[in-house]
Order: sequence, then C-alpha cells, then structure tokens
Amino acid sequence: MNKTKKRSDCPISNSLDIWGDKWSLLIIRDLMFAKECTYGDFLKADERIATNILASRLQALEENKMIEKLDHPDSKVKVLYRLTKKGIDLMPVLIEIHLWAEKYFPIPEDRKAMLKEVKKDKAGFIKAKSKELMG
Amino acid sequence: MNKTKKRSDCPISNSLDIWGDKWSLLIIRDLMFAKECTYGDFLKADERIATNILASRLQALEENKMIEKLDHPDSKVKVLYRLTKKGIDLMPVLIEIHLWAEKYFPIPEDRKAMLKEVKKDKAGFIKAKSKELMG
DNA sequence: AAACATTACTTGCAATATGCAAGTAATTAT
DNA sequence: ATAATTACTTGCATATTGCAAGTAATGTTT
Repeated sequence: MNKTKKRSDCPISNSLDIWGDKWSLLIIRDLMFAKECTYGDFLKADERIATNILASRLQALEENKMIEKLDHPDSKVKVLYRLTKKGIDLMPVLIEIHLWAEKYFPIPEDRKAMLKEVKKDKAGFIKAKSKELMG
Repeated sequence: MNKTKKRSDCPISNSLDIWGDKWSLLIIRDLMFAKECTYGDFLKADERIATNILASRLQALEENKMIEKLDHPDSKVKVLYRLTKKGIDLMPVLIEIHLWAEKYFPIPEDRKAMLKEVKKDKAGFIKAKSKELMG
C-alpha cells in the first residue's frame, strides 16, 4: 500500500504506515500459526483476499522486512514466505488483539484453547512460540 | 469504515473490521492520552486527518461502541468524545504496538518516558491509566 | 442587535485503492 | 507432448481517500 511515507513521528502512526490496513495483519497471523506459507496457502484463508491485493501486500511486507521469501524444497514454482524477527516480534500485539477480541466477539474453539495457554503464562508462551518460528 | 460485515470468524479479522484502518487507532490513541477530545483536537494531530475522514471514523467508532459523545461543559457547539470501556480495553494493544515500534523506529522522548514506566510494571500501568480514563 | 468568529461537520470532485475476472509465464505431473 | 499447478499480472468497475470549499448552529465582539 504505502510507499514508506511516514505521516508523523508517532510510533503508532509509524506502525500503521507499515501494517495498518485490513489485510497485512491477517497475512502475519497466517504465518504465526503456520510458520511457512505459500501464496496459495494465503488464498485459502477464510477472508478471501484477492490475488492482486495479496501480491501487493506480500511485496510491501517484504520491503518493510516483516516477511521474507524462501525457496520451496519441493518445487521451483512454489515460494515459501515466513516471518522475519521483526514480524515475529509482533506476536504480543496479535495476542493482545486476541485477548481484546475475546471480550467482545465470539471466539472459535481453537483460539480459545490458545488463549487459555496464553493466560497461564503469557511471556512463556510468546518466548516458546517465537523460538519455534525462528527455527 | 465498514458496515459491520464480518469477513470471517477470526478474532483478528473481526477486530480489523472495526478499527483496522490507517486512522481509527490514531483517534483512539489521542483519547488515551487526552481522555477527552473535541473534533478540533483530533484535527490538530500531526498526521493531519481530513475532516470528512475524521467524521466518518468517529461515526463508525461510535456505532461500534468504541467511543461515545458527551456534552461539552463550556458550549453547545462543542462536542466531547471519550473512550468507552471497550475502547479503553484496547490499551494493551496500543502499548504492545508502542513496544514493538520502539524496537524498529526512533521514538519521541515523551513516549520513551511512558514506555519506561510501562516496563517497570505493565499491569499496574494499564490498571492505573484505565481507571483514570474511566473516571 | 448586527457582524464576525468558532465549531462540527457536509458536499463535490479528483486521485487512489480495492475487488473481481481473466490472463500469463514458469515449472511440474501425466 | 499435453495438461495442471503455482505465483503472480492486467484490465476494469466500484469504493474509499484526500483536498478544498461550504454550511448551520452557536458564541463573541462592537
């Protein structure tokens, strides 16, 4: 979306300039749950992102060092995407969004289970999951 | 922005449907720092939101019970906006965004000071600040 | 009391972004 | 050799954004 033009020097604003649209955090969400995704994997998500939007978001997120491309072990046509450290570091944000949403929306069962774990030991959960994604 | 149409039953997606655009969280940020703002106060923010966009976001946030209108004590032309409980409950999200941004952007001094306090006792900070905003 | 200033919006319109359907190039499978 | 996958790109209609200007209700000044 945006061409790295900062609207102000506010950290919230700076952050939104990178991933503050309706789609970017969903891509990041998919990568946090799946660790690695192909283009086709993203398209399978319930929200039904359009292919052109997906391509433009992947490019922007890559330019902003939130995600990176990898060679797929099985094929040269396939591309694997995964989170960088910068992307993984967004986990606390995603978790707090989940915890907020839990108060105000009905939550699917698998997410409830995850949040139960989170509540037992938030720092521990983040550390373990981040390590998993870095691997 | 959106007319309450949910794209999926994912809590992240549901959340973004409400405040997942480039402006809504900035409005919420202003209200977290200032507790109460007039229309004109929002316009003063560094990001320079357009008046029509501000009006549409305020309306959407109100419809979604994130903010509410109050009578201004000084005048009938002025309107005060403030966060509801639902809006205040986003504080952990805003804080985690700040903490993430701190790692990847230069941060203004006043925010640095705030984050220092946050790091001393995150839960305590949120509790105290939330209470302040509820008052 | 008339004139001017504030405040919170609304309106019109050009520019940009989104969403949908279809197309393409490089592999990979049959 | 032919067909299928995969990761995109392109064209175009629709929706959203951003800018400038306008307006209605109140408040202030002379």
